[in-house]
Amino acid sequence: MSDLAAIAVEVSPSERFREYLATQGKRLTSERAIIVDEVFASHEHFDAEQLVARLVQRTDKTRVSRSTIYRALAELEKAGLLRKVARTNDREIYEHDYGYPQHDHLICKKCGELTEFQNPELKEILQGVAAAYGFRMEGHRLEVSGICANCSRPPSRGHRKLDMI
Amino acid sequence: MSDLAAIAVEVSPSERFREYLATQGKRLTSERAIIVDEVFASHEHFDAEQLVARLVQRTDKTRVSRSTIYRALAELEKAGLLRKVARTNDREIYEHDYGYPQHDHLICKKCGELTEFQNPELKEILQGVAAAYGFRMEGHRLEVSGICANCSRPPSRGHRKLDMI
DNA sequence: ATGAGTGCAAAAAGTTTGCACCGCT
DNA sequence: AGCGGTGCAAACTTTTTGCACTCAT
Repeated sequence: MSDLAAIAVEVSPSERFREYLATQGKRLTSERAIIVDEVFASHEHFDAEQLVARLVQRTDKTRVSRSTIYRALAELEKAGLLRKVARTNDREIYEHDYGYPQHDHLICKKCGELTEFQNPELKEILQGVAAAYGFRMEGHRLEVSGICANCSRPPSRGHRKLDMI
Repeated sequence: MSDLAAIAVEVSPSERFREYLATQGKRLTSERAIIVDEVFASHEHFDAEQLVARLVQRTDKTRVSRSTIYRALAELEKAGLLRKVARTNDREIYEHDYGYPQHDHLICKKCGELTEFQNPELKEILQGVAAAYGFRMEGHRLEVSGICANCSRPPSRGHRKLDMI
């Protein structure tokens, strides 16, 4: 958290995106602007389908097609603004990768909730491992699966529903 | 490799599978037997497509359909004999989860190679994290992405086998 | 004008499922 | 007989792509 100051002076996601696109000879169109805006409107994890849903709610003059959304997500990923964190129900889950510290996730097998956590030792260990294999580490994806506190709580006889075959 | 002795005394994968199936009121059919056999014939990572390919090579009297293979993979996973380790080229990658120690992977972005590694500290850290969140950890999936030693070497002659694992 | 960008519909690709038939138990 | 199991083909899901048109520079 000590580098929040540095983060604070970063440019806005859409500005950052515009810069990236420029390096690729591309432009920040109104469709793309709407998408970045919506994507960074909340810090929640999301998948393409949810983003589509959020976008149709909007009352912008421009409506964006599904194709454009997928294409934009790919660009945002290349631009380093988004990253895929997991895959749930056959859908790729995205999260902001701009202005936020690196972290990993606890994924509840029951309710599907994603909880972020940070652990600096982790990165060190991975760097050590990578070095040992002459591997140039660029990133990682760690999902710890299990049952979240909420879901494992009340096993108080009879309240547990053991459905889900 | 140091605990091969311990592994040796465990029952065979197919026996283990039979036991699991029994608890589900199901049977180890000849098709399933062939599949488990082939799956455990080598310790390499594989995806459904590759397994199908290996199975058509076999000269068994029985031929198994793709559907049955997919259904068997799902059962093997539930039985705890297999687990999904990653997803490459839109395909789910499986590996043995029976008789082998827990480990994680380095995944090369260029050639797709999966390298296994083991690090005991990792589990400790994760247990600590989980405990802090009241999360009941059951497992984890860690993929370290980057460029493998082979691919980062000179451009002389890089790896090129995106389709094989 | 020129090339990037978009929407639409169709295509892909991997995996799942409905269904009729088969074969244990 | 009663079910679980299988093969086949059709269905599905998410994501990608071909194409013709539009638009900013």
